[in-house]
Amino acid sequence: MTNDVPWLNAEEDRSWRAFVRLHQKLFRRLGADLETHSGLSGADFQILVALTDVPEGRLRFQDLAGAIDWERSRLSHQVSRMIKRGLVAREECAEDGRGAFVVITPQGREAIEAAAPRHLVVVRRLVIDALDPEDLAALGRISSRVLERIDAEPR
Amino acid sequence: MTNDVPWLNAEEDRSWRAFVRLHQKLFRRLGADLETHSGLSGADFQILVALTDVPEGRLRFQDLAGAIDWERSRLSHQVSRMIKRGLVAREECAEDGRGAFVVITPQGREAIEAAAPRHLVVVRRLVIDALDPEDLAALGRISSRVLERIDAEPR
DNA sequence: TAGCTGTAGTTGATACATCAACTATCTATG
DNA sequence: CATAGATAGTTGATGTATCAACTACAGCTA
Repeated sequence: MTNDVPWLNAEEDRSWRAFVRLHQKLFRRLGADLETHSGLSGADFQILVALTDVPEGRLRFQDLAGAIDWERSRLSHQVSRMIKRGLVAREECAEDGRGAFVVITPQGREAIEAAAPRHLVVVRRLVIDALDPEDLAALGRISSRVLERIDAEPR
Repeated sequence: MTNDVPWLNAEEDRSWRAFVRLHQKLFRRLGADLETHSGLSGADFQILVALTDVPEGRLRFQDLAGAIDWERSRLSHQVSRMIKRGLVAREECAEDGRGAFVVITPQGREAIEAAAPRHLVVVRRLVIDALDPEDLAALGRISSRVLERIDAEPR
């Protein structure tokens, strides 16, 4: 190993700090807006989107977890809270006695359908329309590249 | 469903989803790595960095909150936890009886000095060195532009 | 100087994230 | 078929984030 501490140079540091700050503020804002106007948290929203993405509105815990890249425990806790509020329901799994399905309820559908349009308006206003198409494409490319690196490291 | 909902087109959607995923995975990973190798959370790290950024290692709550863009309440809770672990201390403020300072302790300095180099290695490996300089610059530019939009909206 | 208004920071409640330990069921292998 | 090991999901503990309500002090104005 080298003795060098790999400090960032001025330009790298500027970019990195701006990005960190963006990370913090943007998703805080999006979550707060969602909560305020639709009573859904960012977590609720993610789950409901994943469920409406499949025809039945119904996924095994493991598949749902895979779709949104969450830990099992996190999903289990979150789903419990959402069941209490009637947004989703739990269904036993006939083929595998250990397994279970999460199903979106009519009330959950209503909630996501009410929340999504406004959420998209905000995403557009703050991000999509703030960037010219090349920058948006660059953001996608950059994100994918970093994600590859992350996934390449076992952890 | 109305037609005037501003859905994202395929390309926008790809970019946006990649970015959201990056947001979730990158900072989860950075936080976990920090926690594992230095016993500091991302929150601890941010506070300690802000404190070492000033000569005295000492800031009023309000200035610290401003520097890292946190709510007062969040900072208050976080500092309480850090005091318990000896990373920072609270000092009364002579000029303003309502105010207080947060000061980094020798133990806090030790912790941040131990944590920072490794943290930077990971940031470099996952992000800085994963991107060519133009993309990194683009990321900084993009971040700043979106941040401007966020700050322009009162909330 | 009494009272009003604003500011600094705290506190308690609730939701969320993460970890480790746990239960129940499945599957493979003898 | 017995059982060991793997897999699906749950649970409790702890730390973190956010909101609203609160205390205490500051500074202004009458």
